[in-house]
Amino acid sequence: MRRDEATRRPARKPKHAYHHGDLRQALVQQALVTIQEHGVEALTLRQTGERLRVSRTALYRHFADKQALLAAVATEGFALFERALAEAWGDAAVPASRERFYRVGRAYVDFARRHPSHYRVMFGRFVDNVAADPALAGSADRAFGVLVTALEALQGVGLVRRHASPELAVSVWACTHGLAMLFIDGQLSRPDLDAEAMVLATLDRVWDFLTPR
Amino acid sequence: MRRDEATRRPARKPKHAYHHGDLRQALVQQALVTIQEHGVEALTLRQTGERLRVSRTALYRHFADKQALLAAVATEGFALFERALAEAWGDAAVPASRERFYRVGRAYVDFARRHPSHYRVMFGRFVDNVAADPALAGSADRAFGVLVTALEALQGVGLVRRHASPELAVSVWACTHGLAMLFIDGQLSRPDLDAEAMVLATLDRVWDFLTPR
DNA sequence: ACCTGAACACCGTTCAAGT
DNA sequence: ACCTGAACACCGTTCAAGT
Repeated sequence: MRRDEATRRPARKPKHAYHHGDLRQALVQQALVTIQEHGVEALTLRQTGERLRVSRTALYRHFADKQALLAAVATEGFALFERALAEAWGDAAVPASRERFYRVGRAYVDFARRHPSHYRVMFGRFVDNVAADPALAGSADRAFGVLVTALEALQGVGLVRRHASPELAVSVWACTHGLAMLFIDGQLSRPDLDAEAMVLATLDRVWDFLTPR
Repeated sequence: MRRDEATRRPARKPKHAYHHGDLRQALVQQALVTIQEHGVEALTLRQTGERLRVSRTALYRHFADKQALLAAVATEGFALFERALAEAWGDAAVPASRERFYRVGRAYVDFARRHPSHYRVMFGRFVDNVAADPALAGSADRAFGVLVTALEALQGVGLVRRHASPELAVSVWACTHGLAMLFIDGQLSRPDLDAEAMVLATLDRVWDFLTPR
């Protein structure tokens, strides 16, 4: 279905119309949709442009290359992640509690399950040099900041032991991340598995990690 | 650097020599080397053939497509995985013990760290329809069989509680898998993190999971 | 059976050129 | 500034043809 150069151009589609509004944001959204529908490996810059009725190379005005587009997707993902975690943790004025911690843990896994494309781009090997992209590094730091804040508040009320080693923190992250990955890789979608129970079982273990002994 | 058709062909390289020996196995090995050096996304069939001094399409005599080649890499990975786990668990005649379980856990994470390319292909989204490839499904089942055998032996001597729910087993897997993934994604290579301590901290938690209460 | 080159329909990226 | 098409050096895969 190629443009016929003999055709009268339709009134509403002037030949050299620039893209309406924020092309950059439109590209990020379109990329995300493609990833959601067909996976990261199916993402092509040419198709992304085409779907937005824009030339194949228009994208390079906004992104250095494909990596940079993926980095933008990841950055947006971390922003959403931060909001989801912060919402789950709730008001800083409310006293920290085990229940609030569980809400954050649940929100972590829920985010991965509801935004698998974002999560995969955020934590997969698709974005290589996180350090090289300040926007990406910043959004990732802010998201993890919510977790740090929550843990510090729990330490403040004595529910989480102080001086937790970084190795312990990594173990906590590993359990949550691993569960999230198994979920979005479809390896837990067997009828005999209760998703809620798996999340709870894991969070119970994570809580034990953190509790003073 | 293209072949010059005017050049005398070297004596040791007859024009239509077939590939020496097992081309299929050579392709799998070459693919693995490329993945190790430059990642899965850098794997191309054309280059793989070229490096083996074989035409671009010779590969299709042995594999239906790129997926099938990756499936073969994964299959080989599961075979190595099985051997590593079985070796760590050791002789079936020796009574099951917490120490032997820890050896298996360590072997799991060690395998991922020492064969990150294999592990990524085995558990990443690169191999889509595991069920469609009987060889792959079989090798995966045999590898997990070692874990099942170990757990049953531990149940036999009363160290692991019986009737452990599948959700519990998933939590155990999630923690180990998550730690492995964080390792091979390079997210734990900070100087302040002690790899051994992280593995131990996680295995301690996993053991608590399994212990009767 | 196993291997080959030519061909097809794609990629990411660069570049000179247009408004 | 922002967008464009043409061009370059790549892909995976198919196919008719060779031994």
